[in-house]
Amino acid sequence: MNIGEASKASGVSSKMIRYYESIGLISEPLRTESGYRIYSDKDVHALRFVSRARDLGFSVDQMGDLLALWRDRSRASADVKAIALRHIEALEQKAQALQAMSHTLKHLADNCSGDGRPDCPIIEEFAEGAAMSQNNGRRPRFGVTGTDAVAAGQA
Amino acid sequence: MNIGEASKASGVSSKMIRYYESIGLISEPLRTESGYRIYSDKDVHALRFVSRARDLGFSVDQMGDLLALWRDRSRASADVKAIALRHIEALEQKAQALQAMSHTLKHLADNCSGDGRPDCPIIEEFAEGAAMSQNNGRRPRFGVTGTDAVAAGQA
DNA sequence: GCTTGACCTTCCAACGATGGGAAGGACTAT
DNA sequence: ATAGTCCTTCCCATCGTTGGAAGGTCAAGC
Repeated sequence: MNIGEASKASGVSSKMIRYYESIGLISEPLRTESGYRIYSDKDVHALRFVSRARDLGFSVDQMGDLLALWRDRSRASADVKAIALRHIEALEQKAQALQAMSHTLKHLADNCSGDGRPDCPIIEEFAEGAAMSQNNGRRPRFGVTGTDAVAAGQA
Repeated sequence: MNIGEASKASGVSSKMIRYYESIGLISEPLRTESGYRIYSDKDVHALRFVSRARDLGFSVDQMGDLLALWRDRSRASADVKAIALRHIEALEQKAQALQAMSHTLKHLADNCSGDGRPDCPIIEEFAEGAAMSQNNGRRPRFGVTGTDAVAAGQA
């Protein structure tokens, strides 16, 4: 199976397969004499594993850990569960942060007439506002890293 | 006021102030003879505006639009509201995507004994699982872009 | 005046995950 | 043989942000 077929079979783009290989997440496959990568069913299985973990928002690092546990037949399920629970925690935290923003903004929007007049509590809040609700003063300085598997759609 | 003072007064790091200037989000400030940037209270006001919009997850592009509306004293509040509503929509969508992942994972984790035995539905789902709940088949291929103002904490 | 330290300047690189594209070789079907 | 589709490697862009290097400037203390 060449990379294109493996891609279709796994749902991971050829680009990403090469990338995952380059960073050592997956092992280097065999090659034909002319240099084409050849994938076994086993390889595709691993790729599907990665694909599904990715869809649940796991980072490449976490996927590495999960793959190692997958291959370790003497693993303790507690180790897998620990990774999952930590990730759930992070997901919830991010979701809550997003919703806190959404709610703050919704309150402002609710008080905005949304007509032709210039007066707008949204703009006013940005211009004069005190600290934004959440996070009581400590400026969060965000920047989603790692589990950024969101924004479905026109990616 | 030099950039360090403006940074403290606005909550935007010096690095980001220079960056926002470089991409044209904020205007170039005056300079001392030796080249130091000097900021007026007005400039700091704009920086604070940016800071607060950023905390609500607006992208740089959106902030540009908001700044333009802010400066436009004949703006229609409807225009501001429209940006806000679109953003609320996006925030909600992302939050829901994160929570869908969280829930899926939680179900799996709930069925994982989390002890010393290797059997683990989480790993099994990744290895054999069918399509992941959400998004009925269409693989989302995530990657938060734009409104990535999440992941509070150790940034 | 001179040194020290804290600031400022510009430029370049990195992160994470992904896509785009160029230049060139390999394969397949007609 | 030739066209078309695939593969290869390489570099670049994204988005927002931080880090660092190399060098200039300023204010305070001696």
